[in-house]
Amino acid sequence: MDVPREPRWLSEEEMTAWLALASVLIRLPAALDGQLQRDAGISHFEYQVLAGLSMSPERTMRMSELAQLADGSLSRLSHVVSRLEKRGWVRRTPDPANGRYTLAVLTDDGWEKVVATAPGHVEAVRTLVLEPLTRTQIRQLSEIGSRIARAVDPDGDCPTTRFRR
Amino acid sequence: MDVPREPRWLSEEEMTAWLALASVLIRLPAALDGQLQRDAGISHFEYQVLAGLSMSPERTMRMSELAQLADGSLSRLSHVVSRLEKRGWVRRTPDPANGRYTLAVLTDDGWEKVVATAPGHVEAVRTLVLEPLTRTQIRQLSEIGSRIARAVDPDGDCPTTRFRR
DNA sequence: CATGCACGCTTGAAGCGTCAAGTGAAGAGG
DNA sequence: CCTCTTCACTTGACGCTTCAAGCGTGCATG
Repeated sequence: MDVPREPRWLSEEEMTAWLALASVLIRLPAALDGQLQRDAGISHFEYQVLAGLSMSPERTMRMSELAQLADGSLSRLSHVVSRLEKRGWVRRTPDPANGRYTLAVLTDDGWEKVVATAPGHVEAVRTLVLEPLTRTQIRQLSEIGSRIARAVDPDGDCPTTRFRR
Repeated sequence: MDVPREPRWLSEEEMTAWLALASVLIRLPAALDGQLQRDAGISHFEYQVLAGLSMSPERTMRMSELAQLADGSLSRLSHVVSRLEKRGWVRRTPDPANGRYTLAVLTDDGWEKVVATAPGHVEAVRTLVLEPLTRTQIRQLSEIGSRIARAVDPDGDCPTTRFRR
């Protein structure tokens, strides 16, 4: 899987853009994770799981759906749900309709946790991402982001349509 | 550290931009890591370490400098360099000028590794990030990226000036 | 209705990152 | 000089993610 010798190097302009993005790629997730960890004691992935459940009808989802929604492997989700179960925020039930599915259900405590956690997280996103940008840049970011996302994973849902999965 | 009740929610436009970025944040690093793992059997962090050394005079750097350059903790770097040492790509020496510094030196094999790996990585960056964008968008990305990076870490170097550290 | 297969999920082990404690070298203060 | 502190780094333990193997359920096939 090697690449042609004589690699096409990056121009100054390209390099600048790439370094800027690389910096965001490393630091923004760390900052977001940090906020959740400090203020709520959960990881971003755990938040996504809880938030996903909270927005779902019956606050219930199949493990496999939930894994996709939270962008993680089924195995990872299984481990995480085990932990969330121990903390009393999620419950597992076999799907009565089909025994090989497992349903993850958000408990009342879990709902409380989401309600308590979401505003801080949204605020962090606002502070770190949205507020530094102009409205024009926010629109530009949408376009740039979805182009890159499409290049990375052409079959992946484009983020704006993620919910129709 | 809670946030005012009555959270300011995200507008449609903001939500779209955030979802697009979030998608990139999760998938692009995974794709980049995957390429390096498949084609070279190393992680992105290991690549950064090797590449950092290869671009440094004498192919040598202090551990602490290298840690900053590669955006990781000193502890993490120490563990990684241990592994790279075992693979024969890096050597450690105490700094003759000052015994409490440790110098990491890229071996000839390490140099070969970088030379063999870099083109593929650059190509991946080009394919996944640069080619999907217009020249205008590449410039927009620079500005957007550095604004977010600055919001995340105001004291951090802005990426274009990273090298003068 | 029995057998085999595929699917959804779980589990345990291995690897990596983080955190906190520990080591040894430089320099500061008496 | 000797001691005390600081600094750069290393180390080991713990937690989380990944990977591969295993389990049980439902469906298809005979």
